[in-house]
Amino acid sequence: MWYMSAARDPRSALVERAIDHLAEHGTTDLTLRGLAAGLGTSHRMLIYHFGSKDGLLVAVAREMERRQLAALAALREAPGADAGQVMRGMYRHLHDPALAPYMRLFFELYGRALRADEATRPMLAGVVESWLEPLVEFVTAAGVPPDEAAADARLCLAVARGLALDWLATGDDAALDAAAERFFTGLEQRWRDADRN
Amino acid sequence: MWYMSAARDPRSALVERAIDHLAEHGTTDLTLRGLAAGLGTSHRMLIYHFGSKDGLLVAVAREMERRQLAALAALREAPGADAGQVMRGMYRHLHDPALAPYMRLFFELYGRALRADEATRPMLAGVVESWLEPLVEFVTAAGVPPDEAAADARLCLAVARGLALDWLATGDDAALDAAAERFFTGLEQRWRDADRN
DNA sequence: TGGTACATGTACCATGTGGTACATGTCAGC
DNA sequence: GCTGACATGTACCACATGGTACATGTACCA
Repeated sequence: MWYMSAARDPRSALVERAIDHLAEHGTTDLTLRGLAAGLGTSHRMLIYHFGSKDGLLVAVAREMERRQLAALAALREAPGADAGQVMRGMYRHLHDPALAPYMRLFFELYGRALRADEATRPMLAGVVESWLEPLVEFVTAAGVPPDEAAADARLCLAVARGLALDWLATGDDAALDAAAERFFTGLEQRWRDADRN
Repeated sequence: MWYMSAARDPRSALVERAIDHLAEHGTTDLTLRGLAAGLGTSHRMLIYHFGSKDGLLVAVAREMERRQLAALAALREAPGADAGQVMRGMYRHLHDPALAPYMRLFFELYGRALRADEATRPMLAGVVESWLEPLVEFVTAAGVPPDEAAADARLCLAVARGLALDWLATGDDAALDAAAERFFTGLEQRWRDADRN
């Protein structure tokens, strides 16, 4: 079975492929049998590896969070491009059509986690905080004083998520690019002003 | 039964009370029997009035959209306050703790609608567009040229939703107020600049 | 008074669900 | 080659689900 996925153990392989399946079909109509059929295994195996349906969702949420943190780490080690380039690169990355199903899944799990949902709530802890730290670092590097940098970082995250929600609903790339650009230029303007003082 | 709700017909009354119930308990574990018990009726009645579980969700999504549009209309007829006051008032309104369960439900339905979910997808059409028009009007009134106003309006919507997502996850009012304020002052700054030309 | 449309309740059904019991396969290390 | 741990498959179960059949109530209008 190892050749079926990059993962080294069958459980991880199942999680990875389950994420693909959920990204495509959503979580609302999820059944162990349906998922197992899509993965070419039996629902018995899912129970065996994850203990329960909730256990599976926990694993999926954890892996989603892990991937986000990995993407973030990659962002951190970006070449010494200027802040504007990094921001725009990140924006383009988040709006890659190939990523759309995963973005949808992310928001689906996010919404689920906002309930007292045992399975996905662990995701909630890091969903904002873990993004904030590197963003603050990034904004500070652009010359913003620390106290204002925290607010700017939070704002950047909100804009990224808000625009992504819009994008998933409307798919209006041109309008969204314009809105994003408007935000970026405004930010750059203010950062330049801050630099001058 | 009429006294049980402000609605004039039992179906509307059921929808209104169903929204309250879903706002509190979420939609993921929704069952007709559970909902009916919470509403003091039988699951037979829900089928009778809405045809099916999906029909019920359609009605809920429609009513949620109707309420949003009503809130928007109220915003439109706001007294002649200056743009900054209106924005801040809207922000405070959206972050009213009493509204949080409904915000959660909104994002839950939003996430559902992002799938090809027949029940909630109708909501998707208006979820961005119907907010845009009055926002554009508002931004234009603040002195922004029309072509830029569209982008600003879209950005405002994204910020509102993005910050709301953050708020529902973290509840960190102080940090969110700071981020919002940062956005508002930046916007005002730019609007002032535009006015000067 | 009778009838008609709406509303509600009771009982039921077929189906699919998550989860379990248990037997079997696979393969590394002794 | 035997053993034991991991992995997988088959068959099954109790249960809750969405939906239906049908009888009943209620209120208004002729």
